[in-house]
Amino acid sequence: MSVRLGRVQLRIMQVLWDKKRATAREITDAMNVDEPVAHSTVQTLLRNLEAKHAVGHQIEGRTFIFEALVREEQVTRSVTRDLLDRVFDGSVSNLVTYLLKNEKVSPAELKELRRLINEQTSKQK
Amino acid sequence: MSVRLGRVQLRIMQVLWDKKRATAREITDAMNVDEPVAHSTVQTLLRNLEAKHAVGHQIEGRTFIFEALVREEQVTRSVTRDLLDRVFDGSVSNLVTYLLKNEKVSPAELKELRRLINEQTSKQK
DNA sequence: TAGTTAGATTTAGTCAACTAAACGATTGGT
DNA sequence: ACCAATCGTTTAGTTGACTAAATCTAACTA
Repeated sequence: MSVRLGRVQLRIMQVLWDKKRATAREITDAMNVDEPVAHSTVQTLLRNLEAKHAVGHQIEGRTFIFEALVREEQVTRSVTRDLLDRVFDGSVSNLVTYLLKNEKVSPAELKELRRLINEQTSKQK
Repeated sequence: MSVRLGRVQLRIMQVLWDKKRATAREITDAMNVDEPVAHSTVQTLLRNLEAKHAVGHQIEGRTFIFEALVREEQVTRSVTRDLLDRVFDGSVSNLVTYLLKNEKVSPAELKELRRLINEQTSKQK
């Protein structure tokens, strides 16, 4: 199950992961805080997402209450793997090396990363 | 210039980055080592890539010699930024943290990363 | 109750990526 | 001189993401 999502589809999922349950209207409103999108567009995409079992709904009165059916970690994983495989030859350290060399990381973040690496190292033995 | 590439388009670019210059046939052959693709498909995509100035060609006899017009680092950057922004809230350390916690990294790689982090730290004064 | 509002559904169109067959032209070999 | 191979070009069709108006329907509101 690869869970392939488009740009706007992902934004919808992110709202659902955040709110747990939401109506189409609530999703549209949440999305419009960042970047405008027509309500009907959101509804169409919700249907598409349901068609691929990424989203489900219950009915309450005459309104659909949507919820995510795929977990965020699942999507994070597949989309990250995708980048890893396509661009960094499947190598995590290639990617991390790239990030450290080319993207800004604050001293505090570097400290945190060092901590994580140490943690990882001790775990491995 | 965002340099947006599809899956197969990226594979074509990777061949060109590797070989510097290549005919359509050479590209197709190189790609078929990994995963089959029709020669005509490659030719169509080469045209599309030329249309968006990602690729250029010179003519030699009656054959086109293609070459990349965008640099690999440019594409790596934009596609990585994309993941970073869309999924990790723009935070490099969020992404690295995710990678360290969820993807396998060998002891040797960890060591290398520690070295990189130290290097980065000293660079920052 | 008449009219507006707020749901969902239907319909429709664009665009990019991908796929690849069919075609026309040139050329290299026999 | 012919024929097969090999170019590039033309044409065409599918799919998925995205866009959103139009429409139908139920309900609430004055």
